Amino acid sequence: MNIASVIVDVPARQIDKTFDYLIPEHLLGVIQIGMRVIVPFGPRKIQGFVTAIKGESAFKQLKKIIEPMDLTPVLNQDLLALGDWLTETTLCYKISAYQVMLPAALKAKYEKKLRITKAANLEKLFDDIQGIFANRDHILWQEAVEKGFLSVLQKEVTKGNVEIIYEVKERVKKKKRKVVFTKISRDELISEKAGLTAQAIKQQKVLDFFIQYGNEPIDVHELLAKLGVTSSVINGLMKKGILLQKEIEVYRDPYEDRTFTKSNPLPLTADQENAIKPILASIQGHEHANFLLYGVTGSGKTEVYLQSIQKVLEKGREAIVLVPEISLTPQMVKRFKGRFGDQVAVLHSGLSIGEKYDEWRKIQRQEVKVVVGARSAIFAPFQNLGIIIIDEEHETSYKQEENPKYHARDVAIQRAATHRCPVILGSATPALESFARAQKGVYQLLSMPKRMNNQALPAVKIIDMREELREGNRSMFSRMLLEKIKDRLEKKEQIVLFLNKRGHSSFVMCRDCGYVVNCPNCDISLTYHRFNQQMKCHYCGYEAHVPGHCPECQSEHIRYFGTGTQKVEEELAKILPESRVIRMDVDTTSRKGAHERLLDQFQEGHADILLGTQMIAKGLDFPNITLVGVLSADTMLHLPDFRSSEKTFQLLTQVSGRAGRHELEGEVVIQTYTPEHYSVELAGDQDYRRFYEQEMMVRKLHKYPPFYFISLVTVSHEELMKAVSVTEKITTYIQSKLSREAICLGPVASPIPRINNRYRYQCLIKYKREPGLGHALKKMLDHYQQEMNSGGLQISVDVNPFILM
DNA sequence: AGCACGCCGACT
DNA sequence: GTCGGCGTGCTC
Repeated sequence: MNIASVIVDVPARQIDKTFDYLIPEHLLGVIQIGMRVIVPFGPRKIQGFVTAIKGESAFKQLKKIIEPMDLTPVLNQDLLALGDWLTETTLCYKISAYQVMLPAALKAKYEKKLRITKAANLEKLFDDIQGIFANRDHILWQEAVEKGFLSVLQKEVTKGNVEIIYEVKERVKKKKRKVVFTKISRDELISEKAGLTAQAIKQQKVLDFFIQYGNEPIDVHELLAKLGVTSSVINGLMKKGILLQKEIEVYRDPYEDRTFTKSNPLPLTADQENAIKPILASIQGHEHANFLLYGVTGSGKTEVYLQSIQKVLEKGREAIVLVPEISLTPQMVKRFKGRFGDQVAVLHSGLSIGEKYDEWRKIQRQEVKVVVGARSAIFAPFQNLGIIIIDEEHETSYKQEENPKYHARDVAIQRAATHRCPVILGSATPALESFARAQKGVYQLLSMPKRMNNQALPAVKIIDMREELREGNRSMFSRMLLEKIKDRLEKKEQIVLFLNKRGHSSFVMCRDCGYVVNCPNCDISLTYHRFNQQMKCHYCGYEAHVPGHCPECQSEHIRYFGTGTQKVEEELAKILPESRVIRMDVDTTSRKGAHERLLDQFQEGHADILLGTQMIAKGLDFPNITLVGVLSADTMLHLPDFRSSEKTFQLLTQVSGRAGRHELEGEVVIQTYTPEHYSVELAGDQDYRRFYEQEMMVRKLHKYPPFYFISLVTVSHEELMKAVSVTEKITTYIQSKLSREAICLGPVASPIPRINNRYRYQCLIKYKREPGLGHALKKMLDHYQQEMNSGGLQISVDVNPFILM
């Protein structure tokens, strides 16, 4: 058993298999399955994951593992198996699957260096070569490239005077803290003190401290500050062997300076009681079950989560709670930390790589029992999972758009099945797929149709903005909305204004000829950013100044379309100068902690109006909000996506739920240009069931999920014809491998037909049951492997895509 | 991916 | 004759 199978850190089709390495004698028993190791690969050194340990290999000349990178495995058996499953279901590389399950800090960094060899004869080595190194031990390869030394140095490499060194480095260091302590007992310390000379006042002071304090290690800096002594005093005592110093590892705690008030379980409403019963039964019975917790906004889903977790902890097991990134607010964290204290780890994108790593290690060392986090927290390395909760399960952010293109909901169900524990999918507006599964009995439906305290759902008014325009109101506020805003300002109640910027955000257009400024590299309009007067492409990063006149017709009437939050803010200042507005969008919340600060200000009543985009649609729960205004309900209704109606409905319902959550009654005004569309109309009625039925008919008619599964193959190439012809071949091939029931639509241009000067074509596969599809797709990728390596061809496969772009 | 090897045209 | 362009094939 001295051979390790290793998956190496090279994301390529040919390398997507295990490579065998000898475990050197001194590492026998040290190297374990699931550890990261450094291995030689061709001429370089790279990182790899040990997936098996065995006695023999089909290969003769095996190289040796250089060294392990971990003391204990970073992937347990459960996660390794999950990695295999991810590879199978999303068609990604094994290495990508493993890396996505681990914090970014564990991904290797590579350094390539040049160094003068020991064998080199310095006398004969030319001055210019030695000059390049300038007495340094090594220089970075990158430096040699930039300064043009490469060809000279490479000659020396062949002569053996200079060598190339490959290094594998860790991305972050563990945070360390210096502490001092003593092993000497109290009585001995007293006698040591008596032995000190009379001048050693400071040393006596330190000993006095330890006589009181005992043998616990204490932070050096803390001690110095406390006693007003310098480190030389400590050093003196260390020389005498009285004090000892060591470094201990500490976690970076992003919530260090905050206290969370302890909360206790609240009494449950009848709805909550009914919902939690089957969940508790499943926890008790150690059984896998999938629950869809369908509860209207304000029905108290979180309390159901909290009490379910309570039960799980009592059973000595662990809990994962997934929350969409944008609602992973301090408010949310507070609820979990308040109930479970420091048993909770939090993982979200606002943390630094090091902070994420530390939170992850707390989980791995079983120091916490609950993790609250965004999508990737689904891979938390727990050993004894007792429940997985996905809040707002319909959110699109649960689907990762890069490889591996996984959906956290699928991973959750897979993990829960192996751990025999329940999954709770919670939402006020479940994804159509989820609700359909609940209808079919695949998920168990738990309904909470009433708000806590039986508050009425807010009254919703839908305003036809075409009508407003017809009657001469060209402002972005309808008369009714404006009136209601004024009314709330008078009553000192708070208002939330929601702007759905997705869809067409502010683009630049000529008013005379209709010319829209597009990206030169991509077939998409440039987005206007006011803060630097620039237009930017969101796909390739291209930036340009706003032209002074139209490049087509030379007209100077070039202006910005689409309403940005800044523009709304300006208009508010104009018509309601007395109102105090807080604006929340990517610009005002990009700085760390800004999000929280703005919300706190609003909560404390420092503003009347909270104006924002997507990020204010969720989780806000302030008692004084009595009016919610949606400025433009239908901006994303016209996107080329079969889910656009569903997204519109979900968003509108979600936003409406922000109003009147407490004693004061709430009102919602939705402004739209398509009031007759069922997603707007039914969001107004807050009628999920009817929306579900309506939308299901549409999906059935057009053969979309949940009636059909879909997979999307996107092909891109610099040459249009190449992209088309490859897509055509793929479409024909895949179709030939499927049953007659399956439909392959292609080649068609992608919704964004060109990105970064690459043409994009796609093939959409709709199917009900095609066990052969995965194999066919893999074979197709294998077939094009060479062309993808060298020919500049890119093929991406997304099984169950969320957006068809 | 990233590297070596090898074959071909362009230059001191 | 040598340098450097990139196409091809391999990595336990």
